[in-house]
Amino acid sequence: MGVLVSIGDFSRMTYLSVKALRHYHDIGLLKPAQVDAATGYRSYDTSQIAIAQVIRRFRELDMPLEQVKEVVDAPDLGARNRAIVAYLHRMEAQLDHTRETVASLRALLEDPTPSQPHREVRYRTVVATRALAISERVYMDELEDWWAAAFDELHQLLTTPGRPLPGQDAALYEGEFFEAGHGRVTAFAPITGTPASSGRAAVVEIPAAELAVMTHTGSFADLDTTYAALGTVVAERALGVAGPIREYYLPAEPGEQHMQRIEVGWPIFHTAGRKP
Amino acid sequence: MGVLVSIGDFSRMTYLSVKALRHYHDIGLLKPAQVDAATGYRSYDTSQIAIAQVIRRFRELDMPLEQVKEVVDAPDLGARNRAIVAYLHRMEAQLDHTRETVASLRALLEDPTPSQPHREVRYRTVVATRALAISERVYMDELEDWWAAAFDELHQLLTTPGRPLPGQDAALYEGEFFEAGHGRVTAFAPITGTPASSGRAAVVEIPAAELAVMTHTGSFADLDTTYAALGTVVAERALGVAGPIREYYLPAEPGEQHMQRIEVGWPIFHTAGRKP
DNA sequence: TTGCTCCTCACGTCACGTGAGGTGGC
DNA sequence: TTGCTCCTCACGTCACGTGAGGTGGC
Repeated sequence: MGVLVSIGDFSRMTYLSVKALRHYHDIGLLKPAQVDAATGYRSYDTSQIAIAQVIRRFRELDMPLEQVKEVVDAPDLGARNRAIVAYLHRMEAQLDHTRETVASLRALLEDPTPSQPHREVRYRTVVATRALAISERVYMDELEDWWAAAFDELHQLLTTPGRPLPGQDAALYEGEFFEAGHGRVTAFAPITGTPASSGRAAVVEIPAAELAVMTHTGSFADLDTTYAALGTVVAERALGVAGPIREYYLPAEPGEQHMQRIEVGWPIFHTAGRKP
Repeated sequence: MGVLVSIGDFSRMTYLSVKALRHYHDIGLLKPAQVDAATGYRSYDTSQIAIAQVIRRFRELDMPLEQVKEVVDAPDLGARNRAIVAYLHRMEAQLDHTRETVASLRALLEDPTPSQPHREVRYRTVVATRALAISERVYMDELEDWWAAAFDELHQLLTTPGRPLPGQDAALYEGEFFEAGHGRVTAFAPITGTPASSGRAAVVEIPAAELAVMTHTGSFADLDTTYAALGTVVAERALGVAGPIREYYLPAEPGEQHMQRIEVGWPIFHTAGRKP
């Protein structure tokens, strides 16, 4: 195809370090055009530069090598492009996330104890409900994607012709989800009839619970401040946590479309407390 | 201060996993308010939630723990805020960088072999020059910051009253910079007089060289495509590389302020070539 | 001959995650 | 008694980087 060059030359043409190139050879991501049997010297073909540059750019975006391999090795051009577009989409979502985190951090550092409008705790007894639910083990850093997809799926099933969207969105989070960084999350929407449960969705019974509830107003990125405030109150009153934490997603107030309103509910029972 | 809670409760209040909390204890970043001598059980104080949340946000932004520790432990509030502001600045620069990489990748995938206007190679003999220079070992991923700071410093020294900015900006990159991912980079600006060399800047002699030159027009993110094109030509003609690669930064054409114009020069000598 | 480029192990890094195996209090 | 929460090792992960120690061609 082109000309054979040494690993050093190829490194300078691609901005990939020699160590990286050897590593890519080891895992079979980018094989030299030729390897000298006697010396082990690698020779690359200049026609390999294009692939190398694509690899470098994906790595700059922190795409895992496993995934880079899939993209580069994809036999089908359509599948390859779909994978790339999907990844770039997620990159853009992550950029938004980073921006939010920066904003949230700035706010936190400027005013460590923000005076939110709804900081008081209410107690509420909820009865068991039938609901259409999607329940899966989810990793914490994948929650936002999972959450959006799950409620999209539920809404599609619940808004079939003639059936208006009932109830409200909510979710259960097992303790493990927070403590281990992954655990069962159940996205659900209460129902009265019997909708067609298809795909991941199933009809389940959400158990009754006694909840300590605090309302969060703001972005998802700040939700932990409400967990902290609610958790502190629960701890001060010596209340134990019994079962998964709940979140109820309320419709936004008119004129505050960008603000989330979330009721966070900790299921409680009375304990002897923890001696200081 | 507040109430003591178990590591599990504290995990739920801060969104930090139990494993992460134990790790932060191990390295002394976030020590539990109390540790039971008999059982080893950790107890956290609810007043520690604020620090924990700041730590989590910095980690979400991938700040290294070492640096998080510095920020959190900073005795002086001014120093702390400066460190934070500096980091957020770099985050924003990185966001720009990511956007550029995404754009560059898109372009690369749409048209793998772009027909740039100035793709031809010229040969040029440059004579030795006296220059004001800043020369340091630089890591590849820190190059952009270093580059901007170095030329800022040089320009400041060269535009003292009565002395106009002479010559043009240029830099030398040792082979090691590309091959190992870090190496000596020398930012320089040719001079005629004898300016006050202060700070990192010193007067040096830039050696003569015979160069194969290609002009790059576009962003820094795409510069590797020009390296690839130039490197290919040099390899095809069986020319060896002798000494550091040069870049000359040309003033932008009027009406193309956002486009960089960079002459890339590979110092060459004639070889027997590499047998295919 | 010397310096340069290239090679292969083997181990280190970073921030935890993943079990294994075990304890303490309701 | 059982299940739950917590504990401490020890090792794994990911994408290379960091030496050590050695070879081959000009």
